[in-house]
Amino acid sequence: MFHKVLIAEDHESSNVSVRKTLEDAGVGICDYTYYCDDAFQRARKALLANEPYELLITDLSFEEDYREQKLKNGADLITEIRKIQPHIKVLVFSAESKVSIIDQLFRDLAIDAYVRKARRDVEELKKALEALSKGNKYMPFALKQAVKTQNTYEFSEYDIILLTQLSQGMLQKDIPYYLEKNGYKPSGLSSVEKRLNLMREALGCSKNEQLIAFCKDLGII
Amino acid sequence: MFHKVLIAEDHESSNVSVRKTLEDAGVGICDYTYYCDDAFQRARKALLANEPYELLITDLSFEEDYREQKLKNGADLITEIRKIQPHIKVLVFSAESKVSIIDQLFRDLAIDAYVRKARRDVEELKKALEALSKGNKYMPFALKQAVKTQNTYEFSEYDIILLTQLSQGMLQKDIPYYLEKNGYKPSGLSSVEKRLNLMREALGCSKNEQLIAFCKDLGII
DNA sequence: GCTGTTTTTACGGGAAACCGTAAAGAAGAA
DNA sequence: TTCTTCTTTACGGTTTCCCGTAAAAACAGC
Repeated sequence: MFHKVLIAEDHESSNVSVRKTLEDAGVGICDYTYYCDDAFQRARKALLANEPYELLITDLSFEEDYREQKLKNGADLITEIRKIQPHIKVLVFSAESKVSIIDQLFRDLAIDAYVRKARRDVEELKKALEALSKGNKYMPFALKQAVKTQNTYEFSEYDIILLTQLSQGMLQKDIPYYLEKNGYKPSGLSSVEKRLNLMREALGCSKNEQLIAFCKDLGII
Repeated sequence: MFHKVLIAEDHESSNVSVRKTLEDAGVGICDYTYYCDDAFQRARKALLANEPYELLITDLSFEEDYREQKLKNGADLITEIRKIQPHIKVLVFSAESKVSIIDQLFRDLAIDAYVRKARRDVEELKKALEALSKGNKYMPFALKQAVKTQNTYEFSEYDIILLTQLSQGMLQKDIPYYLEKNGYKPSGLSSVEKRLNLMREALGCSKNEQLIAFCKDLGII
């Protein structure tokens, strides 16, 4: 089992539970923070003192408050810590349920485990710790099989821009001007129309209103 | 302080923390369930045994799984328990942050306290318990002042229907037929257009797409 | 009954969006 | 270079939406 673990989790109630779970699992040192910036500082100091953390357990979304933070979310935190300590193991503990997003964490950030805040999360947390301490990864069941079965469309940065502008009230016919001004590549009105049509088609939406609603639900805008 | 409290919370990690908080606060009997139906049965039995719970602490959203449930969420649970035990105190512990929705809980379900899952939630939970045991209500700060200051438009049932249909891809011109078919009163196309125009005006939206995005954020569709 | 007010509907012109097709342009290979 | 292929843009016709005005209907008070 791990000897030194760092927790970054803004919800006090979740933070407490994770701590308790770690203690029950026999983790020796178990430090915790409510902010990403704090977590990063702790990791840095521990590393400088030559007593690095072996595992980071972090949430994904952190709420903003009066304290201005450089690292806004779990993904930022993971990226920064990995820069100074590439081999630290990372377990993400979050309520996020979208397979595409979780999948991205494994692919782009190379996290070692994901546990979703859900009905049996403490149990899952224990299993994940077990797996990690043996050098394995821990992936939620849904992810192992799904990934491909998902009828999901891969949104490009370009798509997000279009959707964002639309959802902010910009007229479709005015988007080309905006695109050109900001240096985005296909800026013709036809390209915009084509792209929107493609998205609607792929997601089974007949109108832009439905598309916007759908993407809001998906959380991409 | 309370002697007998019932917890309904599907996330094990949250459930554990609430329990611990209650124990620390000196609550004698503290039962917990992961499903609304289970919670209702417990409340019913306790009432029949003439040892009713004094306080219910419940989440709002419960995830569906293989166990088919009659009560789908915290609001359902509160409604049903209040039918058999009208004076039980209710504390809602949820991640919901939309003022309009929380406000509705106080108004329509007459809940006694709301604590949002957030950075200092355990602390808040303690304060809420304190307040409740003294016979007071516990309302998050934001709610006390806001409510009125909100630049919010009062959505009618009719408005919601229009927005819902739009967000599901129905063409504007087809909505009159739908309205008439379902017996909703002003069913003319002009009325639909007028109403939408009014909403856009009131909320500062220039297009339907923006309106849909806005209402998605507000959580009314 | 009648009259005035409000709500609802009908209509029509103009703007925007939708969709197909064809031309223009960019990128790559021989 | 030239040819091919793919992407992007331009254009035109049709549909839908937007918005103002006027007619029709519903409602209230007298």
